[in-house]
Amino acid sequence: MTVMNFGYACINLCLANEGIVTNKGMIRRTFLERGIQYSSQLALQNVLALIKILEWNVTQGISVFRITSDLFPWASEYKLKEMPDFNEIRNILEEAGKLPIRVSNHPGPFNKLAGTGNTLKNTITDLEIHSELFDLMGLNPSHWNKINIHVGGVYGNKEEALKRFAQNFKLLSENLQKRITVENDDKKGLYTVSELKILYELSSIPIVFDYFHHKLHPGLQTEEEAFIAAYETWDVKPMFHYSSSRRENEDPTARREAHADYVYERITTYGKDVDIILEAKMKEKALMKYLKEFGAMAVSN
DNA sequence: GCATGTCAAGTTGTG
DNA sequence: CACAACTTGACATGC
Repeated sequence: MTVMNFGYACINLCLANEGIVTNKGMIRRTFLERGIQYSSQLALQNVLALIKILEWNVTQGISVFRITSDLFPWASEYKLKEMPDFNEIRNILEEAGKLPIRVSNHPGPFNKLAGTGNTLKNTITDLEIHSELFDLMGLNPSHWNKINIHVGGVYGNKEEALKRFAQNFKLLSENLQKRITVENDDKKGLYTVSELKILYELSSIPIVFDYFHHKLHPGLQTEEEAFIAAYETWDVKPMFHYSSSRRENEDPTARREAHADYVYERITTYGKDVDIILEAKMKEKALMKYLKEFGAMAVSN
């Protein structure tokens, strides 16, 4: 029997309605005026909101959640422990880390580990902050709590870019290396699961299978082939991504890669045991609706 | 309060 | 060829 769990990403609409959000931030000008003091204040509010959302999830029986990348405003510009409220923040995160919920995160598209120069430097800084968050939460470094990114750039030569990614991967801290996963891209020129497998051979980085991206850019593999190929790269239960097409289900004028508000199809997992993050604009509401429509054993083989 | 213009970062291909 | 899409719209100002 498969024991699958579903989760959602970053925002809880029900709690956001009450002002409980984890991504309070500021524009550059404000940061220059108010600095780390204000970052610290916002970060404290963000982590307090985070633990409330995680607790809400646990209460609702939701055991998979993606944490925002915006907990610490402008964190690339200072060390977390320099924040005036750091001790309090750390205590809250430590408590949050004890909750029975599988958390992950998904650093932004600005992270280009196959990049060079400042792009690479900024990428390493940002990724390390994500890893530090999980360290602060007391999470044992592994792919169970993935820090998932795209390769995302070809730079004129896919093979070379993948090799560079593998080289730069070695520059990351030990804990971060143990957490990194890569996801198949939706754009025609970027990376399919079978291409990411080349990176897996070099660096043993597990592949996150994104169903929707595969539909948009399958390469030569069927969904089942790509799913299984990705599945085989994992050393813990995989965490995969699912979303429906906005264009097909909700708005014919939407871009092909835009996510829908809800999930409209029963998800197929080919008899395998995986966790799935639903990437739907209606967040936990989409998850609840999916489970209601398709049942707790909400997959077909 | 609510409308509106603006907002760090990288890369790609759609419209 | 601007800009939307990706992780997730949200900040700041002025009425």
